[in-house]
Amino acid sequence: MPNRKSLLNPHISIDCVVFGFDLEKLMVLTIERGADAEGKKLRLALPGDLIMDNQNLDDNASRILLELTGLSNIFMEQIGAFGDPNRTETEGDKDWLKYIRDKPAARVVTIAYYSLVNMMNSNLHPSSFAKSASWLPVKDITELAFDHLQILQAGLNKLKSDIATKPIGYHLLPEKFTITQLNNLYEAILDKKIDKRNFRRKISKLDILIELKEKQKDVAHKPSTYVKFNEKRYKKLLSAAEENFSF
Amino acid sequence: MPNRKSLLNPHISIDCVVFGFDLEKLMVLTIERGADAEGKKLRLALPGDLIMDNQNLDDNASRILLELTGLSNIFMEQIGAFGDPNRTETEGDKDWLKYIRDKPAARVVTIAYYSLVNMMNSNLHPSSFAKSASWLPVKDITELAFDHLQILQAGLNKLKSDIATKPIGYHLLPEKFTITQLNNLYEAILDKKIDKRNFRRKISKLDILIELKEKQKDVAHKPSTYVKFNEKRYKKLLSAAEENFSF
DNA sequence: GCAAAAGTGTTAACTGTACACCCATGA
DNA sequence: TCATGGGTGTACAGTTAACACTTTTGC
Repeated sequence: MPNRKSLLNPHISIDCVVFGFDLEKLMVLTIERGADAEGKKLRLALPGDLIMDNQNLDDNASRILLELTGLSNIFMEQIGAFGDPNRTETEGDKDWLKYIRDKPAARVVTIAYYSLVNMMNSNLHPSSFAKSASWLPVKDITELAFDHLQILQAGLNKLKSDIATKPIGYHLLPEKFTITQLNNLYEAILDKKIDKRNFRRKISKLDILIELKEKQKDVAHKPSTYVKFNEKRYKKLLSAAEENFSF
Repeated sequence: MPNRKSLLNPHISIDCVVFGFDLEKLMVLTIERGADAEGKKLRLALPGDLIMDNQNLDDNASRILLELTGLSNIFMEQIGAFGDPNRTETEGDKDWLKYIRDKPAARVVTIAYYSLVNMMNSNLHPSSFAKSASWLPVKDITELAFDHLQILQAGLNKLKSDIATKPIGYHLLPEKFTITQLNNLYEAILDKKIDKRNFRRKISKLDILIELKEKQKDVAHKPSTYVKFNEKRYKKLLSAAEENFSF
């Protein structure tokens, strides 16, 4: 793929912490090395790629996510830049870079993003930079290539504080969902129990959920009412909050 | 300065939003162009420079601040990365880049930091990248080179949300100060009036200020008691808050 | 004695949190 | 009829927000 390589800026990359939710646990999208010397233990990494010089940073991140998940219009927030000179110094990591990059020894600063996707809609396909991609529970991840574990932690922290102030969680859910599922999502992200009565009160005061006629079927308990997200109302709330911000 | 130039990575820069406080207004450090074609209006910019490949990002930012202000151990937080491909496309901006950079046409992604300094201690001296440096009231700034106005705004927003949760304001004040001055600082940053009784109560409950024996002199009103910041207590508070964060 | 900022308490509204029981369904 | 999760209200504690007068100093 020398042709592809030459379009890329060898000094700046994007890495993405892609969060998903299986209605129970918070998941993150990982890739396996696109190539690996025989016998070496495969090591997981976050999806990422060098940037293209004709796109801005956000568009580069969108491009990478589209390649990997088939999804566009994904919710994304920048986490920040990571650029320790020795972030790519582990032996196995260097071997991999030699394979996938034009200038494997160049110092690379990476811009990290986190994004929220509906796992059900995503259709993973390995891409130019990934041999295989898979969803793993965030809690099970103890090791990643380069400084990706640090980036994952930073993304998780930012998600925690973002979700406390903006109801962005719906990006992780299917179009129709139950309030209990939303509650579970908050518990998974904040990593603590949330009282369901208090949660319902809080959410319903925001007035951003629309009750559907439909109820759960084939469940061995009182079926829950499905709701969907009221995007217009949410956007109004957000812009009102921003206006208040400075005054 | 070709020698200096060659040590720098021409693709990645750091820009710094350096905040100060003159006990009344929030100020920001700006530089004038190091060179300017005759007759052209001078344009202000944020201090910044290309990175050196042997330093990590934080150390690069510290280096730039030390050169400019003579201060080390400055409080700093990363704002994020800014990298529109056309961020350096304004005509005057391009001329300037030709003068100060080795590869003026290269795409540069910049990592922005904000920092808080005690204006009284800082001793500005123009440096390799700045013809002159000066403090300006944040509110008076309506135009800056490149995308620096956007970066300033982002830095201000981050400062606003940081100071609401962490009492970092003391970095902007002299060693001894009055509670009214601290109140004024919060008003300047948050850009709104704060009730002094409520403010005093809140601050004193944190128990991070130590009352000094000394009082104001030569003021035509009841003299205020000076206080200083209790750093140990503050650090204890912070680490306790972080432990609570995930559980 | 007057102008100017320091310093000090109380009350009402709101927000967060803890807690337990009945309901609808499938098996 | 039992197991399972759905759905609901109340009371207390803590926090925020509004508000006015006396004190100390220089002039």
